[in-house]
Amino acid sequence: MLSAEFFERSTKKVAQELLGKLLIRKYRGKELVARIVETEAYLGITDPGCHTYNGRRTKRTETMYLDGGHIYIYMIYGMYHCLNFVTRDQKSPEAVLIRAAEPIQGFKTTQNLKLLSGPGKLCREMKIDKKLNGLYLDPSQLYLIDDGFKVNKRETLSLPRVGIPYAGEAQYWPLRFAVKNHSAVSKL
DNA sequence: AGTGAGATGGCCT
DNA sequence: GGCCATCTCACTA
Repeated sequence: MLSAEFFERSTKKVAQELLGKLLIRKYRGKELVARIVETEAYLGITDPGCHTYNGRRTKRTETMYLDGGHIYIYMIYGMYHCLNFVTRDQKSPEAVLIRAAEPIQGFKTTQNLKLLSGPGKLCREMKIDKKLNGLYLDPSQLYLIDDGFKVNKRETLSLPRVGIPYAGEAQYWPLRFAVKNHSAVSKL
């Protein structure tokens, strides 16, 4: 299971290295397993696209000020949730958004590669909501493992982040990472 | 295939 | 009150 050392590093590196890792959700005695194929890095107080830009600290963002390895979940557009993992330490409120994954096991179908393509769908299908916000990675709830699957660096794309026009120039920073040619990855 | 609007509620100023 | 780290459906063509 991935733990503290993995997350207490540079957020960009964590975002890149989360590609290919298995995300495991335990829910009502079942196990949902998916392989991460798209992530985004949010770089804290100096990143105009980040919830903690300028050190903003509110009830919602409080989770990002926890140590690396905590789960940060917020609601968006009144009906979707987004799953993030906190990185670095309490002084650096940064996180990685999980945007898409490939269904591996436990879903009604693993044929539909688009089932988990997008942060909102991923949370909906994996039964992830705000009840998990602020928890540390937990094998009885939600956690990550490295099963040895490798994503070659040449097989990863760096792209601008999605849906943050208010961030100005920062919306173009190449902090979105995706597995090349994977059909769960939406737009280029 | 591509565009546009609506859903819907918590969060922030 | 206005804005969202989104998605789906209905429309055009």
